[in-house]
Amino acid sequence: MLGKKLHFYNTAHRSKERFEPLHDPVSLYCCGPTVYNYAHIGNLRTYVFEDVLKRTLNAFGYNVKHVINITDVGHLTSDEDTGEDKMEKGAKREGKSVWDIAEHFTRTFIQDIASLNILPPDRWPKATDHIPQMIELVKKLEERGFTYTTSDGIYFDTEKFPSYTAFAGLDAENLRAGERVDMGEKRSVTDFALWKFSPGEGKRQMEWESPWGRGFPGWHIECSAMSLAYLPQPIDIHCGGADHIRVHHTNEIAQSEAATGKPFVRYWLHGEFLVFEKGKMAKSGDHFITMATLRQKGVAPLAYRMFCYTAHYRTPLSFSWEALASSAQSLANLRRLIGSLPSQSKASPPTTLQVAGALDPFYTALADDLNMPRAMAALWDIVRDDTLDAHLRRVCAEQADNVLGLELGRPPTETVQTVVGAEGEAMRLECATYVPIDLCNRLTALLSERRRARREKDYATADRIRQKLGAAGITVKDQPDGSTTVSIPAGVCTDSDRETLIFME
RNA sequence: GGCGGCAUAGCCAAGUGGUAAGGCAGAGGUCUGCAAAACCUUCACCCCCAGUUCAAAUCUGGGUGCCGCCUCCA
Repeated sequence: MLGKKLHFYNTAHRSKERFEPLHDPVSLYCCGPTVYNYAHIGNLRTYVFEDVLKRTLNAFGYNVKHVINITDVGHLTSDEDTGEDKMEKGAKREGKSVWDIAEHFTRTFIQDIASLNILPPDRWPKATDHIPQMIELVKKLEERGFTYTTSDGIYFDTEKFPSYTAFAGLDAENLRAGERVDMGEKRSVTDFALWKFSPGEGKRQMEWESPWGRGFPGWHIECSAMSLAYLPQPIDIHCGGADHIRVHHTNEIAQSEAATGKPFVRYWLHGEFLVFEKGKMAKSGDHFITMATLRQKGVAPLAYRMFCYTAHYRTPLSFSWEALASSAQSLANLRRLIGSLPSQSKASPPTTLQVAGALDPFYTALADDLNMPRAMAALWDIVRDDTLDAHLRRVCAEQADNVLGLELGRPPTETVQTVVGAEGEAMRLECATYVPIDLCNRLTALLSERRRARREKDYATADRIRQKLGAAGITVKDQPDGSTTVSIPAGVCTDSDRETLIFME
């Protein structure tokens, strides 16, 4: 793949472009979460896309310096002083301080990311640790004449930045015509706050001193300050959700370029939404699906990652439990298939050239703006291509997994426990969760009985036992080699009522 | 109101001018005591209408439906 060139769709130019970074390592900035609530799986889709991007860059020989910010500063929900911001609101809801809220949701976010095999960034800068940098940036903008002051804050004057509308293809006139935003004292609808003055004593838990008095930063400024603090400008790649194009990224560009006089970012990549029948999943809505929801339903995190690969990142992906289940099945099938290929070579191990050759369609799909549906199709083709050496196919799958992050070398289910049957015959227990030892023993006893029944050709008894287990979600499969595999889905073993049900003989 | 996107088999979807990838589910078969797995085979003319073209899911125009952004939401 080293000879191949990457192409990405650049939102800035609305076209696919050949990727030629300016820096080594490639600078990659991804807009992170505002930590006032759990991330839902729609949010997480974007981080999966960004992880694939980073892994692809690595696979194509690039070093990457990756930054994801944590926005732990609240911003007003409205431009009026009456509005509560999301952080403060979350704090009130949980009966904790805003700092506790930020801490808690930052930690769970990082755990969620890790469960999806998303590689951690090189830096996780927090907005609250960079207030001085933000103040510096605002000061610079003030010196250069891009700001004005109102009774509630310092604003960026978009009239002074002529190319403001270029990025999102805005029509300033019509924006004005469709006015819905409360202008307050803003001179133009597109103007935005850089620094907000404190609404008054005791109103907010997060406030800082500044040259303009006590207050807190505007929303967009933290991304500019932190990206400029850790990455050389112009930044090679800046990512985020599609919803950020219009306001957040447009404003980031304006304030960053106005302050430095240099281009801010070269390639802008945006991930589309995960959608539901009723539209997108919103954090502010009262029902949303999180990684915890998935775990409760017995869906492995990587099954969700697999599901993300069914659609291109720039296409909205329709969520349904049925579709997610099909991806979980697909992942198990793929792992089983790969597991059946020899991990050792009979003759000489495949050369890197052979592997690269076989994986060519896979990398071609990646190079074409991260076309994961096509990349997955290519992988299935490779793994099932019996004109290729079996071991080579396995090596290809393992190498592809460096980008996919699906742990394709693992057994189809989560963990494997081996128990020894009553007559000393080995039985494999494939479990999605930990199985208590007494349950193990009872299962073993039951399975041994079934073995005996089968041996004595008492199939009625054997089938009855299997049906009984099957009714509780436990599947019993006789393998060609004579062993028996038992699959226990997550949740089953922890449900004591079910246990009774299963083992009531 | 402005801007943008989408509509492909039961489900998730790729494909943007040459006659429809892949996955899941389904059907038939081989195998199996049965079941599972595995393997083989099979399963769409692409929302509607009108155009352009030798040729369109793919381009143009119109229609219908759905969605997103413009509201600190990835």
